[in-house]
Amino acid sequence: MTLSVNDKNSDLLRQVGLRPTKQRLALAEILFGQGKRHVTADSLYSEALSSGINISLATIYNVLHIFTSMGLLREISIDSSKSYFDTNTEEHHHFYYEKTGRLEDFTLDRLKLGPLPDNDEDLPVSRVDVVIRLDG
Amino acid sequence: MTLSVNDKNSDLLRQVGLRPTKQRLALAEILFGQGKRHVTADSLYSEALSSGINISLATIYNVLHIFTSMGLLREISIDSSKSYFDTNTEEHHHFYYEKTGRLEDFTLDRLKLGPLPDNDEDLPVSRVDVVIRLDG
DNA sequence: ATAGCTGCAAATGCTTTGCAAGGCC
DNA sequence: GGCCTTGCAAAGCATTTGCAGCTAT
Repeated sequence: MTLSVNDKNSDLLRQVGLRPTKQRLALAEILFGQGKRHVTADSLYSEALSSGINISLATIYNVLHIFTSMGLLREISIDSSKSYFDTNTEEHHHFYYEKTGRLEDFTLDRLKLGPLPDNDEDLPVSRVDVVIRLDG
Repeated sequence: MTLSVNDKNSDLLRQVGLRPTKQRLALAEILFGQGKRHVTADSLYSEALSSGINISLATIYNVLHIFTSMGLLREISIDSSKSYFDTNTEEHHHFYYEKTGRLEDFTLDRLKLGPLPDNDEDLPVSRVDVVIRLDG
């Protein structure tokens, strides 16, 4: 029921040191209440508004960034015109449907990668992103 | 000498059906006259201005896009705040130095990829991009 | 001559910022 | 109460567009 859902998101936010405000709880519910998803600031804003939540775009950005920095979301750069945020924070890769702008995850076991090449400066790898762009 | 360089770029432009205007020739020389490179609209604009070329930012964008659509450049989305353009149009992948925003190519033989996973709709793959993000 | 290019300035789209008012502990 | 958050409006960037004037063929 509603209460336990709110409690779950409250706990989640508290665990990462964030105050469970009304807006954050509402967005957490949209983001984490269903399966894994991909949103943009704009799509999340629309979705929030149409589900009756009262929130501003500035807060959407604020929450997306703070959730990302707390490890609750992962930001993906695929289209230079906007940022995508992924609720799946595990290591994984993406299909990108160029025509529709849709993103779809695929797990690491679906694509074998050989050893990574070395870089000149021996810097540690912070992340490997594979994007398979599909013509449709 | 200068003439033969201009002729080379003229030919290149003509081959893809573009008029060799002063601005396009100048940008072609900056882009293709040295080895493979990565530019942004802004970096190319600065470079053009500081080498004494008279050109507007609108034309920079215009030329980057038309060169890209003619296959002379490849556009890369790595950072959602701006677009990179790569003079290397062969299939290859990238290191991305997060702190400096620098990009570096690596060839296909330096990273083995297993067979690509299938996508639900059996769409053809238009491109596979691998980005290794480095913490520095 | 004329279709194609260029440059300016205004417009757009996404994102960030400054700051006053409001909410959580 | 005091600090954190929110929301608004304005500002900031990168990029695109409209259009008049110029240029290559």
